[in-house]
Amino acid sequence: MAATAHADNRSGILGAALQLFAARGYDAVGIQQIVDVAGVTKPTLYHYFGSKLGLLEELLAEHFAVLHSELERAARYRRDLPQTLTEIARAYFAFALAQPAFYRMQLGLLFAPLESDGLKAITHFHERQFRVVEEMFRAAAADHGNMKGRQRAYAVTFIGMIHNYVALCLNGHGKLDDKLLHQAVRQFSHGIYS
Amino acid sequence: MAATAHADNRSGILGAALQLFAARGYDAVGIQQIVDVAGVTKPTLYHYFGSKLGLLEELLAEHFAVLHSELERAARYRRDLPQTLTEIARAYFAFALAQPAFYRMQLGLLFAPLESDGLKAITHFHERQFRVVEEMFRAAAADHGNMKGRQRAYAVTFIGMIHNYVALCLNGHGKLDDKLLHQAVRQFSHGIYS
DNA sequence: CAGCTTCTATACCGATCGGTATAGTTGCTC
DNA sequence: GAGCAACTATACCGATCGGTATAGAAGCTG
Repeated sequence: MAATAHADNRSGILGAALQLFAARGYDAVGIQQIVDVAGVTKPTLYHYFGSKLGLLEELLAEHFAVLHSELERAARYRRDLPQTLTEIARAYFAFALAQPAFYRMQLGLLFAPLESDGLKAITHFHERQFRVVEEMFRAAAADHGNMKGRQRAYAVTFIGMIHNYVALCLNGHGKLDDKLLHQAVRQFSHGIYS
Repeated sequence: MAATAHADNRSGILGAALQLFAARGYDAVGIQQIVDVAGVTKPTLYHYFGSKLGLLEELLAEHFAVLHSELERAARYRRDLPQTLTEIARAYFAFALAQPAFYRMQLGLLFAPLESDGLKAITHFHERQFRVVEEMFRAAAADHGNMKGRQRAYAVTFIGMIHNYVALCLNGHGKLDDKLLHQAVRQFSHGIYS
């Protein structure tokens, strides 16, 4: 049956690529390894994705679509900044728990070298996350006059802190639970003296 | 002259490798490219460094030695936590300004995939930085009773935040000056409502 | 000059790189 | 059954991968 085989092979390739990219990195993984793990051959991969980079882009697009929709829901400001921050962090934590391999992979791409294919492919997605959170801070600034002009810095710092916590937990130093969630938000909001 | 040629070739290879690793990533750079840029041939590189990974390790060791000595000086706690935090951040900022290419490279290795050679090579250096800063927080805890048991989290978060700011500036979004320095320390200490 | 160590170049190794030309095979439509 | 689009395997491409065997300069010591 072609339809089933189609879906199986396509998603099988995506799954194998995700697992390998997360474990060893985009550049360090060869096409041959991916198709071996997926149980197909190279022409099949090239039929669906056109190139190695195309495969990566498709992988990013499909997974980030989920995160972005959750993030936009969480980042709707309802005049309660601590609550909204908690929701945003919760969206990231939940995503990391649901897709740990993908989260690890995109973390690796976050600080990837400037001229690397990986960074070029992922920049747009990260930029979009920054904009969503920045927009939330802009809306919140109406209620918190003292954060004028720093919305961008806040967005970047907050997301960066979340990535930090998630990275720690992905490496076994901690657990992504509600306790850590509130600790992160409290530290971001009131600093270490709170 | 052998002595001069020795030093020239060795450091020339290190410089070429740093530039290329920072620009394209460890895995994406070939030995041939490195020796081409350095103006030598492969046996010369293998004479000095033994392998590609050995070259990376030597590069890390030489540069981190500088950062670590500065960091240990900055992290000596003198019963003034804001001042000490500022000193630590200043050490990182100064290092990033002096060695932007290296800083970019080690950032890329920070979140590198678990099984990548790069991460294995750099983990020990990052761990050492965490320990130094954690130790400082432990000493400071005597004066700040409310941060019991969170010294490790503080160290990781603080260094993570610094890396975040440096990464931003390395990508052109901001300037690593004293203004940013104090903003970072204030945000870490008192949160966004300060 | 002999002998030794240190360093460097030519030329090469097998393996793997990303990617593809060709030839089906399959299932659907008419 | 004919024709067609979608899909997949065999076998191959030139280029590059990390690494090395061999040989020869260069300088230093006796």
